[in-house]
Amino acid sequence: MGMKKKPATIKEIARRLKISPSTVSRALNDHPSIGLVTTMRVKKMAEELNYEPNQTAIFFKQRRTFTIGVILPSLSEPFFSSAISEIEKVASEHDYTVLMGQSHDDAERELKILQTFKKHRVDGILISLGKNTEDLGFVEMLNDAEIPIVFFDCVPRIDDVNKVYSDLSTGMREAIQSFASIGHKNIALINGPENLLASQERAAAYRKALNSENLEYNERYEVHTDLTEQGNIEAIDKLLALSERPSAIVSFNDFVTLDVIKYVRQKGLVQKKDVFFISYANYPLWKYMENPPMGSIEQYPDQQARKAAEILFKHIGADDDEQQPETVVFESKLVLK
Amino acid sequence: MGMKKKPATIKEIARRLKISPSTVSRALNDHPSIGLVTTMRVKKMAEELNYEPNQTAIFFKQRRTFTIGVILPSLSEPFFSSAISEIEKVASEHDYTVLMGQSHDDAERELKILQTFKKHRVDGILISLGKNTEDLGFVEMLNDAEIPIVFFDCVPRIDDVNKVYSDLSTGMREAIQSFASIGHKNIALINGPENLLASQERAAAYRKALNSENLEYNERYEVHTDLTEQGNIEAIDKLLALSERPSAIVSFNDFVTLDVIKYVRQKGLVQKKDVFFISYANYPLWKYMENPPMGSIEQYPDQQARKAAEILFKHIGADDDEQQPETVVFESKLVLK
DNA sequence: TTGTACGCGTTATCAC
DNA sequence: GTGATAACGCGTACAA
Repeated sequence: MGMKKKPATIKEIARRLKISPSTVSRALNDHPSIGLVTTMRVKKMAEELNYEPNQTAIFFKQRRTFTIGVILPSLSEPFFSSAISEIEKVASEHDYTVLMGQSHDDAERELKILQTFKKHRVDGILISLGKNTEDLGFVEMLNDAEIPIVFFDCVPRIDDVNKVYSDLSTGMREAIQSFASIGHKNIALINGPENLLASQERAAAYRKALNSENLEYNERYEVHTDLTEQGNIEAIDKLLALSERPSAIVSFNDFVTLDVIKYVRQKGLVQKKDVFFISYANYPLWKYMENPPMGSIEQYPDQQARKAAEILFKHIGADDDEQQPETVVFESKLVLK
Repeated sequence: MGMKKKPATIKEIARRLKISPSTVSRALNDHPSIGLVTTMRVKKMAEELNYEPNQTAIFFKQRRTFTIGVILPSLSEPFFSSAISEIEKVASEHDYTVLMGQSHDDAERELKILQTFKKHRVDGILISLGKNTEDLGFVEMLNDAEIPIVFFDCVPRIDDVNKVYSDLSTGMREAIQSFASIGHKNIALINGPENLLASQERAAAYRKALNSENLEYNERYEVHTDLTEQGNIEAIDKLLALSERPSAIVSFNDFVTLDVIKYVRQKGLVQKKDVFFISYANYPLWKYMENPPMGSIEQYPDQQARKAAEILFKHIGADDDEQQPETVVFESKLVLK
């Protein structure tokens, strides 16, 4: 207790065995040129002294840390927590460790974490951008430092980077088709904040899907929420107030739908009768609900995350950095409940 | 593009300025003995060359990595994801970075991660043990390496370690009281696997609480589930089959309750009339449910995690390791819905 | 005020 | 087969 056992070093082993440190190093690494007896002696002594290589020294010398950095807006959201879980799995399969940070959608914080990671000399970075990130200057910074980076989920619009994300339009298309096929004509969208890329994509997908079904786009059917409970309720209220009330609603995500469902229930409307819901999925537990919405559009965060991590490791492995940037798009899919 | 800008070093700056590296080092660290002009010149050059200290070298030299390691059974479970989220916050407040690993309740994997963290020379470790961890030999290993460790949530029974966990009995007591106060006499417990410490604690708390309320303990009211959906249903089925069916049930956790509620609903039983539920909380969304259970016993993972992290940093900060091990117990609390 | 010299632990290179 | 040496980048006693 309290006794300070200084960790044994190669030098110490060498000293005790009266041989040179380099021999010890080679013996420990099973270098072929070292005699069997010496190798054994060294290993035995290493064992005795409880020798453990000092990784920080090795990192320093080898210029590799066997560490990747992962930046996500949040770790407590189900979408990201399953992503990080999968990323950690892939990393551990590659004998890598994960350094992680949360941006909390704050661009400044995001940048700070990136710099920290760079200082820590991570071998690669995975990032899902925060909602407000505008300045992508760090990409060049990391390029210069030769740290490969893969964007995932919330990716930048620029081209020459690795990115993995899901195409929101396929799921939207299925949702609208699904609604149309059971006779809905008045299909609304409760979208998120207008400045969000995620919202813009949903809006575009919505209009396109309506068009494909030969349904008319009605701008009053497209409302926005700031994603607070209050905002969600205001949004649905706008729709309910319309003279020709929509009978089917796609919403920004499952959390919005949860609030909305609760609210319309209070208003006496019956789900899947008076009004039908589909939303982008970020929450997995509909199966327990007495009266779940019609469906959710899945984005498979774990698959996305795995793919992103695999791409990253492909780039980390390659000595040459002249690889083409890679873009992988997953289709979002409607899953009926 | 593709141009390999080697990161500038102190030496490089020194060479260009025709001064010695040590002067540069001191100037960059605002050492008082360096002249203002020199300092300025150095900083300017550093700026120009885009100098960035090589942290791996500094880690190596200073024997500190400004990194803590966090090991959790899983990152995708809500309980742990809010914990890790909070830990990351605390770490970043201390300008620390978080290295993380998932044990997936596999003791071998857990140990491997611990060793990796040790190799990485993390400055401290936070861990919530996996369900099957028996061998605590690593505690001594980390003590020898002088790496402070704080256990959290799932903690070992040994004494001389730092630990933060919640006392399951307080919430159980409130739950049973709550049930008793509205007239329930037949209160059952759907517990988890018997070998789990978490189950044993619930069982003990359950019996003690019954006793406090002068209710008789009936062993047939204590059933077990392996926490699969199938197991959960079998457990409730056993209770429903009893001649004197329990009217109130405490269950291992919210997920069990979700399955059970769904099942009894199918059986035609009405919640909060035919049968009442309370469970240990690991899931936050009851508020959206049409017909939620009576309540949940909260364990506040974020508060626990924060406290654990703070204790860790207290120990990291202290040069001396002769600090007393600290134990903090949070009360679990019944929250009625 | 600045420079010299050394050490942190490891490994690659060259020499014997 | 093994040893000496240098080098990775930085910080810091000690000397000047």
